[in-house]
Amino acid sequence: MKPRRILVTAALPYANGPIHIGHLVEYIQTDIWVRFQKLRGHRCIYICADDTHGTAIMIRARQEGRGEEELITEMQRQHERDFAAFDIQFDNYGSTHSPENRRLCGEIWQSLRAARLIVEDDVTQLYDPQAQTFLADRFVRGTCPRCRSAGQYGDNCQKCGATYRPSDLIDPVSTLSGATPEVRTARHLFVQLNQLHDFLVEWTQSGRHLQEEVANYLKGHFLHEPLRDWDISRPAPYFGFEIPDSPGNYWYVWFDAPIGYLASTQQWCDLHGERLDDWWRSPDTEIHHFIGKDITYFHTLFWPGMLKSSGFNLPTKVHIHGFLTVGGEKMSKSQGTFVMASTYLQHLDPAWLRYYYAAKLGPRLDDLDLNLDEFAAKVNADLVGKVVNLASRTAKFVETSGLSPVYPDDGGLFQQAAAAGELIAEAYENCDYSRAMRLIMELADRANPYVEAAAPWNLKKDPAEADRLRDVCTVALNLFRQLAIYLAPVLPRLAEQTGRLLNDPITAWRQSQIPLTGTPVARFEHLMKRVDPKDVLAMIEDSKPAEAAGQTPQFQDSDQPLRDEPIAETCSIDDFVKVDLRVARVVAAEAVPDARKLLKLTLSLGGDQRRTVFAGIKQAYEPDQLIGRLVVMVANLAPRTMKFGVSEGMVVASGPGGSDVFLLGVDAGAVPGQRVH
RNA sequence: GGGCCCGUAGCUCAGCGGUGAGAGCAGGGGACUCAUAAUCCCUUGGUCGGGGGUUCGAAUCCCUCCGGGCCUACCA
Repeated sequence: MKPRRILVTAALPYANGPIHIGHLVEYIQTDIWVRFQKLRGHRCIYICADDTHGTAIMIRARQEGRGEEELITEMQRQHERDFAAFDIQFDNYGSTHSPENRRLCGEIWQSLRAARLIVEDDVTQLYDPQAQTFLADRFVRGTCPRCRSAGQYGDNCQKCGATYRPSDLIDPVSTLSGATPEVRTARHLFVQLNQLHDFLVEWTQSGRHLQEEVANYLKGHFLHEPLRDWDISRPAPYFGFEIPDSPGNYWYVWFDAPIGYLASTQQWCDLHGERLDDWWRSPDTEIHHFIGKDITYFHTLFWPGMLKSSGFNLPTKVHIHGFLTVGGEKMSKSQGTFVMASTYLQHLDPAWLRYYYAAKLGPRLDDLDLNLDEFAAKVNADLVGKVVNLASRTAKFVETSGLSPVYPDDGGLFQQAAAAGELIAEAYENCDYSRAMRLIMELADRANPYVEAAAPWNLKKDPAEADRLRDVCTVALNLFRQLAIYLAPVLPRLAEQTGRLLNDPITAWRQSQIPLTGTPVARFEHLMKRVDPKDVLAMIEDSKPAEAAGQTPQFQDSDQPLRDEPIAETCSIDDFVKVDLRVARVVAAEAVPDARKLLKLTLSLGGDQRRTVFAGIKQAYEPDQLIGRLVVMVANLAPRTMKFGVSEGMVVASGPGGSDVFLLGVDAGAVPGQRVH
């Protein structure tokens, strides 16, 4: 087979936070693929970098009272340390804040200019006069202009789903400084991506560059209509690169981030005497991006557009994976499932996570669930019980004799496992690691009965059986070594240890096809510890916020809600009494069939006073559990006609929305109709 | 409302038109004692979500319904 030339990237982690186990899904997935390709004898390089620019970094550096460069340098050190500890081996790990990146951004920019893709337009945005910066949507909070719920982000309302511009918000507040933002207009630069519409349809819908469901998604959601212009500049101050021909404007972080792939490759080329064009402008190179589904849009539309316009290779394939859940739920800080890589390392072996992820990862975008019980069971049963056990039960019998000079008859076991190699390789190639792991474990399941039947511990007792003993162990250790080779992309350390044990380093997939004979066998050392569920629990405890883990109950409530939604401007008592809050009893409640969030409530204010209210609490409450209970409603709110009928008020509740909505109740004794003062 | 995916043994999943539906784990019984309470043998367990259709033949293809997930839209 002709060696392929393959360049692989994983998404660039943002320099605003440490690596956690959710990130690791991607870097491990990618690392396995790269190691597999290398083992198969292909030229393959794994390129990554820190993503360092943008408002968030600038703000954080300011808050911490230091320069951005200091911040990103430290974060990068942490990232690289964590990756290395998980055996994620990059060929080059760069930074988007590098001279190489600045140069390449300029080059691509010129290409976009030359292709007449860049236009200018005024953008009206909110500006924080105190922080002296324009505010991205998520840095503004205010009252939704449609449903009047407070504390909504600048682009859409969590409560009613309305979309609007940040300047439409009522009483907007900057989350950076708490100041009231001003409306300001600035000149922005845009890429007219729609000029590449035909190309993008062609590229996304053909050639298997994308998983099928991704291609369908793009077709249905973006490509069926003209693509909007992409705003790729930000006015100063902004931490990033200033646009050379547009002083005072900076490239938006999502412009320079993917170019970081090129820049990091450039660094690698400079270190290894290679040419960038051999990797990014050559029909002989494959480019594979691994990303999470959240950034699909950037990598499948903008990025190919940028590459196309500037004459670089297009991605051969963009491999997209889902998110990590833990125990079937989103990672949660309070539950201790938001586990940092560094916390994991304090308690558990990185090999375990690599194997578990591999056993769960398929070629699709499905979310991957880390179930902690399954994690321990699987690692212990598969790796320790089956695989490593093969070596630990036989190696010491041949410490003095070494492996037999001729590979003995094993009833075809080695040949069968060798033959399975191509299937396993195909599964790796297709990112179907769960299938690969299954196939490998099937082999392991056949190897242990062989040892059982041959009973080397009995042979050992009879000196006349010395040759037979050595043969049996030679078979067992060869079957073990085959597994170690097949698992090498996932478990590089096990492969190394196996190489040392049998005095023949594992460097190539094809070593799985020929039995190893005649080598000395080193003194056996433990290859892998079992998972102790206690350690898993300790890791979870360690991941809980300090206040949650404390023994004495302290009321250390998080400051997050206030940060999300700062306290509104002072109002007078007169303002307050304008709002007539009343206790009301829910006398009927039903789901609105066509609405995802709405329940239709009939509220009684006592007597025969009834109000119909549509409340966005469907995801949080069952209609049945509401009937009869007392709630607090805004009784003098102007009626509003909705698609499903007229809403004659609103019930008050706290929480960010969705299933996290908490209705206000009243203590016992209150009756419907009473005003809340 | 639209798109995609998934519903197969208690759990995780394989099988995706053709011998009586499988594996691992868990459960039950036995064996062994070399090995990290590992291993080996036997075994319990399933209307393959429901219903219709195509076919000589369907878990496997088509339709429909139910349930779950992810994404997206609308409505407030």
